[in-house]
Order: sequence, then structure tokens, then C-alpha cells
Amino acid sequence: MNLATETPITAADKTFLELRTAIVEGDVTAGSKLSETELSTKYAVSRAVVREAINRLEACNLIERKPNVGARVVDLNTEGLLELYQVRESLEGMAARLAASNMTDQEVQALQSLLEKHYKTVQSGDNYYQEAGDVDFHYRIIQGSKNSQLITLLVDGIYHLIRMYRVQLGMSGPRVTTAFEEHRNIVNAIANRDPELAEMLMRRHIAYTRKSLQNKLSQEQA
Amino acid sequence: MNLATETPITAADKTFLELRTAIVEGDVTAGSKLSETELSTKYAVSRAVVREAINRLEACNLIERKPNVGARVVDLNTEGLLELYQVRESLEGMAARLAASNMTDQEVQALQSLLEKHYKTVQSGDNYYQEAGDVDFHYRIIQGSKNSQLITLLVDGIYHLIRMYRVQLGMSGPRVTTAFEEHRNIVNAIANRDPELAEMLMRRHIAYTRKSLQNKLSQEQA
DNA sequence: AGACGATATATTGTCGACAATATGCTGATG
DNA sequence: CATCAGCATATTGTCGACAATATATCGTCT
Repeated sequence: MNLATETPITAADKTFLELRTAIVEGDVTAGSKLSETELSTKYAVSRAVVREAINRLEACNLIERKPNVGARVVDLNTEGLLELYQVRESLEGMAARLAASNMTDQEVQALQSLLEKHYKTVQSGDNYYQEAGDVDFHYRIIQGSKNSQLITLLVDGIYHLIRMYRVQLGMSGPRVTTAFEEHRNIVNAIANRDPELAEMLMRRHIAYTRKSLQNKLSQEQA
Repeated sequence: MNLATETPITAADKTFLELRTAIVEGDVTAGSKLSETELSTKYAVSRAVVREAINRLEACNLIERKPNVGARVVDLNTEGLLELYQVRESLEGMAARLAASNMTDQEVQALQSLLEKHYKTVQSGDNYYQEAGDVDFHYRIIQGSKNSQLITLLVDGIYHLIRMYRVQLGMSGPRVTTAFEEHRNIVNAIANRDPELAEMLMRRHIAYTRKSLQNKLSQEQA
């Protein structure tokens, strides 16, 4: 018996994942068409598996499909990103609330030490780690909610979408300072097992980020 | 030129929709297998379109798939439903908040008259309308948020899931009285353009429903 | 010359067949 | 009698081909 639940990876899985990163990272430009035949030759698979991949991408809201016409990478407007941040505020707020109740002490400690590490690199000014650290921070709290529906929604769905939007709109990287103080306060609330406060702080944190984005975007348009 | 943007409906679309209602309504029992060949003969289409439909169902979290094994209707535990209600509380709370800001005066009036109609049928004791009315009420507020991401998430995703859970667990129909008072307070908050209050009341409303479900379910298990 | 219509081309939708994997059965063995 | 190996069957994964639809090209007419 093999405990490592070896899940066989189908060709459709692989092409889906490759295509998704290609889209999310912006390697295929926004609004460009996804030709089935073209992709099937490019990835050396049949059209059937390409179609399956495209179907899944559509389910993720990463592309749009019109029957008998084809699939295009969603062309993103500023409004969509801001809408997404409202959804995120709501869901991650709930995640923080649940995390304050459901995280194990061990997980809380791990979160605290992550924060510690984060603090050091903020001062050193390593921008790359900053972004990775930010994602990791949010990711752990989401997991800490222990609500599988919530986790699936955020990790499999919204996060990829947000990432794509940000790349497309040239908004890569979080706020310059990543608002370390806010992170610390959230962690404290969770460590104190204070769900209401944790939710409120997380919502504020994301709302601030949203407003910061909004400013940047309206500035660029001017 | 035809203004009615006639969207061609593919066979895959149809089978997807039929299958979804069949699953959501409980016509195919929980945990049962979805055989591709069987379904293709039943719906008189090729396996390819069945596969596409199944793919979409998987994206909706209505079924689970294991490679080389097949797809089964998700077998639902109580916990999953309660988790879903937490997500719903979060998202519909946000929807109510946004609706208080973004609904037109006309939409608010329509909502108020719906409430009126609702009130009459609560007293007459027409149980069917009560459920339909409840769904309609929530649906309008969601639409009123004007946040397309939020709308898609709730209408295309979570609502079908919740419906399926409820049917499977024998929890059809909302709370006996549908908590008319709560609905009224929510509408008032929206009409007064009070986002914070609208959100808070909607969250409470759903949290109550959730607890009511929890009681019912734990009672049954005893 | 511009607009419209018919034809040609390309792309997507659908289908049936083959290959790969999992499941169930049969029978041999301890 | 239980267990396990090997085979037979059934189901899913993948593929290439045909049909239906949309797009592009070209010619004609006003």
C-alpha cells in the first residue's frame, strides 16, 4: 500500500495548469484568442484535451467563450479588479475570523515566526520576498480557517484571478511597504483568539490595499 | 439586425443544465456514479459533450472526479453545508452592504413591494411561495450589489450547491416562518442607504438560519 | 468607389474508434 | 476457506475525422 495517494496526472491536467500559468503570468496577452488547433500543436496533444483545459479555464473566469467563435483571455478593466477586492475583503475577513477560532496553537506560532521573518526582510528591502511573504501570510490564514469551501474559493479561484488582473494592469507587487503593522495587528488578534477583531482588521487591511490600488489606477488614467 | 443577442445553445450547454438540475433536485442520488457512456445514450449525445458537461459540473463543485475512475455526485456531510453557510454569510453580507449604496431607488421600491407580497403569503400559509419568495428576496439584493464578481459567485456557484445540500439532507424549505421580520429590517436598512447596518443585519439573518439548520441536523442525528 | 451578396476558408462542435487504466471474476494455492 | 495472481470486462483518456457555424475573400451591382 502506498500512502502517497498517487494521483495520476492526465494530459488535460497538465495543459490546463500550463495554460493557466501562461495566462496568469501574462505570457498570453489580454484579449488574445485561444485557438484550439494552434494550442493542440503547440502542446502536442489532441484538440480534445485542449478543449477540456479551456473549459476549466472558463470555469475559473480566466477566459471567456462564445459558442462557435472561440475563447479569449478576459480583457480586464479596472472596475473588475476593484470588484474582486470587495469579494476578497469579505471572504478573507471571514477567513481571519474563523482562523482566530480554528487555528491550532502551533499554527499560530508558525504564523508569528513568519511575521518575524517578514519584518527582517522589510527592513533589508528585498522586494521579491516581500511579495512572496505577503501571499504566504494570507494563504496561511485562509488555510487556518479550516473551512474547505472558503479555502477552495480563495485559493483555486480568486487568487489566480487577482494575480492575472494585477499583471495585466501592471500592478505587480503589493503596496510598497506591504503594511507590516497591519499584518502584525491581525496576527495578534488571532493569537488572542479574538475573531471579531481579526475579521475587522483583515477587512480594513484589504480595504486599504484596494484604495491604494484605486489611487494608482486613477492616477495612471489621468 | 437582431437586438435579442441570440446566443446559440450547444448540446453541451443543454446536457450540462439538465444534468445540473437533475443533480441539484436530487433526481440522481448522492454519491452515485455518472457513467459517461450511460449518460451519452440517455441524452442521445456523444461522450464528448457528456464529458464537457461533467467538467463543468466539477467546476461547480457538484461532483467529484478521479482520473481513470470517474465522476460521482458529491456525498455531503452536515459540516459542508454549515461551512457553505459561513461563506454565504460573508458574501451576502457584502452584497447587502453594496446594495445599500448601489441599488437604484426604483429597485429599492420593487424590493419593498416584494416584501409586501411576501408578508401577505406568510399569513396565508402558502409554503411554496414562501420559499420562492425567500430566494427571490436574496437574489434581488445580490443583483443590487452591482458587483459582477460577487453575483457570479453566488448565483452560478453557491446557490446551486446549497440547494443540492439541502435537498440531499432533507432540509428543503427555509425556516418555517422565513423570518419575515428580519427581511423587513434588511430592506429598511437598504432603503435608508445604511450599508453598515444592512450588512450586519444580513449576516445575522444568515447566521440565524445557519444555527437553525445546525439544530435540526444535530437533532436528527440523535 | 462603396455596399451588398455569394463563395471559399478556417474554426469550433460533435462524433465514433482506439489506447490506457481500473474493476470484477475465475481459479489456483496455502 | 481465505488469499492472491492472472485474465476478462468495463470505463475513462485520447485521438483524428466529419458536420455546422462563423469569418474572410472576391466579384457584382448601384
